[in-house]
Amino acid sequence: MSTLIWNLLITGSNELINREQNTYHHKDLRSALIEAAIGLLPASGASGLSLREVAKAAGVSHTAPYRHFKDKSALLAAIAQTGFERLSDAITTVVAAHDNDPQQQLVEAGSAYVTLGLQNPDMMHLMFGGVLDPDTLSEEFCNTSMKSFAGLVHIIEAGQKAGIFKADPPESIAITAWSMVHGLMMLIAAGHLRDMATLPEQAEQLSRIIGHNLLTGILK
Amino acid sequence: MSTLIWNLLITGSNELINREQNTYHHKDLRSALIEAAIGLLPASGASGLSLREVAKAAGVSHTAPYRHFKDKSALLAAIAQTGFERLSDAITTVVAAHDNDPQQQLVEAGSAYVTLGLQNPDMMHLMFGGVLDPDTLSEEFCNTSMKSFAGLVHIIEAGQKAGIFKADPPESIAITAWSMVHGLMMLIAAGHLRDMATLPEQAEQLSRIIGHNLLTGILK
DNA sequence: ACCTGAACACCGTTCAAGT
DNA sequence: ACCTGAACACCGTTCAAGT
Repeated sequence: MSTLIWNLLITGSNELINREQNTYHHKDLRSALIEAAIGLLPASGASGLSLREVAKAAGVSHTAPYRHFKDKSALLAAIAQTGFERLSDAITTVVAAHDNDPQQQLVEAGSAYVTLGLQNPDMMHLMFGGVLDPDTLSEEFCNTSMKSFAGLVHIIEAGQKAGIFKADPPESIAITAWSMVHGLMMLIAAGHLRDMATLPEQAEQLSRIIGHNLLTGILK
Repeated sequence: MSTLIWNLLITGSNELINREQNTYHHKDLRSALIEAAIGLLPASGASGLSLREVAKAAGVSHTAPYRHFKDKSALLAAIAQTGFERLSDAITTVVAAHDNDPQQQLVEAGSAYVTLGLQNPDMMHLMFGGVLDPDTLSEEFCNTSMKSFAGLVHIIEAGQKAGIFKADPPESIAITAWSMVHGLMMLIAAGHLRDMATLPEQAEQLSRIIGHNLLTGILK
């Protein structure tokens, strides 16, 4: 049968085909692949994921992913994008829970950043570990990233208006805060602080300590 | 010829063989492989390095590396080890250049950490990006890492004795400082701050800003 | 302590052809 | 919008055998 007629046929009655024969597994294979990949991440690692493995986990042939992603790195980018959105959402929730208290917002958001990151270290390595080519990062990806950063800057500005934070450029302060929690999270995730932070509680404790140091400085 | 006799022969007159026939390329293939790998790092990326590629660049067969490394990840670990030593050495030099001034030592060491890291972002991703299994990290590796951290703690303690830094546990302060510079470096290396830090001078500038914020805090 | 060469299972990617 | 199946070049790893 010609491809054209076939396409008309299946796009017209997707559900029917899904019920009658077991050929088309997913309404949204794209999401299913991303989900399967996230499930495989802990076992394979960010740099050990294989397209064929992901396809098999999603129950499709190893060529099927190419219908939704240009190549493997496009799939990886989509996974990282999902991770970034989840991180962003979680922090937004935490921030909303401490309304009108910029100082607490900052500390709690930082703590959430570290805690959530350490729940998915492989996701963090995918998002921040240089697996993805910075030049190839999708526009969507950058938007999510910039939106998160803008939220952080907004907290700083609110704190400055309330007379809590000093009057330096808010972007500078935001980068300082982000660098700190990001560095702590990455160091623990990569196993470089195993002596002092193996358990989640220890990581949480450390994130509060560095949060305090950020606020008050380390000078006497 | 039997392997035993052959081994006796070549171990007894390595240089002769090297001159007479072009078969044994390296006195120290292990180092040559690491060096070749470091050279390939910028082109291949931390997770794109292939053993065969490295062997070819070193001018040996693709099975030769197995004489010196158990497997690919052992080679990667050795590369990371080299990177860690270089980073450690560079910081030791900077610290030595500002003797008896713990505050400046801290700021300059941080700046050097960021600057040097950004000169080899792929090396940083290999060292800190989760490419290596934390459990597999060699003892040597951990020793270098711990030695560096001990040096940082020592600076903090000196500053506390001099009455410059506050009297918190020096390990807490050390982790705070390390997290900050590490986070900044990793964020820039992964391309997440391209708006504010593409040039090395901007990175250097940022590292000084966060250093200042670390010292004085962000509260008013 | 290296070499060649073959072999194995796996990988990303690209086809042609089918439903 | 999926499928199978074959193909390609590449990969990590393991051999056997040679120098």
